[in-house]
Amino acid sequence: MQIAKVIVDVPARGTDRPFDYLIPESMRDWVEVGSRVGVPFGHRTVQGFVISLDPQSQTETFKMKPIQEVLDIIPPLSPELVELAQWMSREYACRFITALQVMIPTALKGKAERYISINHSDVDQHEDIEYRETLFAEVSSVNKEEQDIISFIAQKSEVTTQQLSKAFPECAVALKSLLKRGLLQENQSIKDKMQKKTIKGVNLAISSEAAQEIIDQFPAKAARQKEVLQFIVDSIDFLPVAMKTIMSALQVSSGTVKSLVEKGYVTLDDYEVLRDPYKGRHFKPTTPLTLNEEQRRAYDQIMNPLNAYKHGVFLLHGVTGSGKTEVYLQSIQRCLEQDRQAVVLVPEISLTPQMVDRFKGRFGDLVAVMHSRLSGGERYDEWRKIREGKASVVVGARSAVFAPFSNLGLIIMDEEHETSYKQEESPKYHARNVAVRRAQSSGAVVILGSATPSLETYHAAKSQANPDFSPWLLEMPTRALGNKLPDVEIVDMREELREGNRSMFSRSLHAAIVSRLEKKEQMVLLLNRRGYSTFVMCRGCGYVAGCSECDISLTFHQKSNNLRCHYCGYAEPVPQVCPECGSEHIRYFGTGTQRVEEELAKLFPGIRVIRMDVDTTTEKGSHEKLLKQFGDRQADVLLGTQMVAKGLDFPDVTLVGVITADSALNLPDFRAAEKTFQLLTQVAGRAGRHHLPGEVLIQSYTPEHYSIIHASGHDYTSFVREEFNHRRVLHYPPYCRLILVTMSHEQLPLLLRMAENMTSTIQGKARQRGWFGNLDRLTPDALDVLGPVASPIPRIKNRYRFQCMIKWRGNIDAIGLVLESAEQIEDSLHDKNFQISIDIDPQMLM
DNA sequence: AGCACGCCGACT
DNA sequence: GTCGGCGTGCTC
Repeated sequence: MQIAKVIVDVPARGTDRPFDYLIPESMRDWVEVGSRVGVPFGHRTVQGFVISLDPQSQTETFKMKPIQEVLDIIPPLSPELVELAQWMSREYACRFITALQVMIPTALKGKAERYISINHSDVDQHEDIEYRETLFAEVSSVNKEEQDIISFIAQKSEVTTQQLSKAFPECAVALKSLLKRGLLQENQSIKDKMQKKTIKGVNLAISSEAAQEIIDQFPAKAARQKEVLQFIVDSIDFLPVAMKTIMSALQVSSGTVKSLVEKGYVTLDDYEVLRDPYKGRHFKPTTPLTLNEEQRRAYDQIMNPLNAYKHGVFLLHGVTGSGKTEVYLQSIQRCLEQDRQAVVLVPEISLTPQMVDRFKGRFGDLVAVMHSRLSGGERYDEWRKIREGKASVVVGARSAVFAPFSNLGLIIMDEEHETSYKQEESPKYHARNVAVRRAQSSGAVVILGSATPSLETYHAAKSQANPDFSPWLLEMPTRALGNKLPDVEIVDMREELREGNRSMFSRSLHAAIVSRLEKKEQMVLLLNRRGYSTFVMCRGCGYVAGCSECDISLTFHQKSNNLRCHYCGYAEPVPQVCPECGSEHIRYFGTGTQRVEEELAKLFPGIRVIRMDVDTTTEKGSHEKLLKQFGDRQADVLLGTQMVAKGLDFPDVTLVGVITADSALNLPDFRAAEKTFQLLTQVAGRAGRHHLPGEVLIQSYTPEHYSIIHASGHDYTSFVREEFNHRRVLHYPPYCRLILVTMSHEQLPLLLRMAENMTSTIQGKARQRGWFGNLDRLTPDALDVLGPVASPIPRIKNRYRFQCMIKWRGNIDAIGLVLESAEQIEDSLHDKNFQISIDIDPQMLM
């Protein structure tokens, strides 16, 4: 006898542990580690995941209930993924169930549906159903309303509570009474959100010889049916044939086919089909290119552990255009030859059609694609393609790291420095760490690729100090096509202002744009507005439209012509006059892309601009469409935010202009310089990738800043050397790790007290364990608590927010300590309104 | 998270 | 006397 340990889908602290269930004999072959099951839990049925099968040990069976149903034929998770989820729950201080849940498509997040049926246990000795119902009603002395309900249910044998309340709006009392008296019974079952997509398919019900005979003797008046049957017999190798195919090929209606069904010659059934988001698209097949010497050297190194089926981590540091993708492609090729599968992670923002094309072009239908723009159903189907072995390569954003491959050989993470690899909701995991951990346990190779590696990864590679994360550094310092990196000019905007140029375009950029227009070459203009948004301000009194629930200014959206709160979704129309002083001098602030677009139109009449930002790319496929238009030379300028900086490759782009390089530099974020350097380097890499030489113009108000200087010199090494020094002195990653604890409550004074309490609890525990201390001291183990302070957004949805930051280093369980402190505080006060959120290694500090 | 159990105020 | 308010505690 075995019992199943199940994690139930109830995300609360008290329930976030395994519960034991009996496995009914009939399910013995279906219940595995990773199975999704429906189990009775308290007074209802919930979904859960089997995390282990244990021999039945003690006498603890007295209250053990059996598993009610197994929800999938193939378990959605593997033992390997279950183990990974458990690791995540510790590493990211999240619930086990939350980690499990993030691994499967939301389509499989089933909820219990209640069914009402007649409880026949007392009277079921009678065969005749109708007689049974009458007897049943008499025996139980039911009233008229109750009798109506009973017959309604008897007709359908089983109804959902929703159906019932629709038919009998006021049935609650009667229903309760019937249930109480045991005349009706309630069953629950887990129902998936997503339906599998099916099509009608026709198959032969008899042998093709028999069918041919029938065709030969078919009555002449049923000529259409004869045609259809002949068509089906002719398609014998492709059965079942889709109903649609028959209808369009022979111009018949479905009735014709149905008469054949009635005669018993053919069958008509629903067949499951996979939705293919890339259906009907053709991918130009590509063949492996010859690797140059740098690429070859990197490839050979990667092959060492890969060919030995051993785990290994590489940091592939290659300048923009050095041909990293070709190294990825050929490594995947090798991995597939070993009959293993590969995951390619790309930042959401660069999951462009161009990117997908390259992988589909090389590996065709073996490639599954996963990103947030797919519909729930599409994502579910791509996921099933992977689980059922129909795909061997997945190209996807962050969550693709959980792709249900059974024999994973390679995980590639392109642009490994991108912050979008960190999930901002629970589980707040970083796909890089998860990838490394998953590869460790499955003996796979990880390639982290970037032109501007994150300081954490680069430091780990250089120092080789962390036994769990010591990437091997592979350098590719030159461009694959032999062309040199573009010349970069920094323009001092203060100088421009002194010379009387108050436009957003410097004289150099202006001249450069004019020359491209004359030469009919294309340009990319980048507006780095991280941390900025267009807000509405009154010039008369300085009033700024803000959200009443959150302490943040409302963002102007041109498309819907309203003001929206970024955090809670509140929207209001744009005021015509100032609500404070009545002045009409109300206007939009912040250098939005729309304003640049207007300015371009004014300065360069006839210029064709494609604007790419959150406003123009919300619709499905719009991103793709805009890029295609630009690629087809329907515009001179591609203007946009970060999203124009990543991974695009257009041969005719010879000018890249950065309108304001330093708008992100002054943000209160210790990574500001790193982010600026990375963005400038990335966008500069868009210019002159092919035969035409490229030019880059960076406009800045702080041109002497080291991130701007080194970006203009394409000098990663000098930049990191300088940045490492800053981080070391100020005690920031990679020289320590961070934990951000954010607390929130509706009442400010209460929150303040709790926040103080939290800080001192953490400090106290650290002191007890001998860890507490200033990081300046040279001890290997140290933990310091900063704060509490108000969060950068001090109020969201009418809840005040305070935070404290923990800095720690060494071989100590700081995460456990913080979690323990949070639980202690939660226990000490029974206030559900008090919320604590823990973010391990936060990326967003604002 | 739900849902029931349980112990104190305003109604037929 | 009961209906019902939401505090508290449990779920294999």
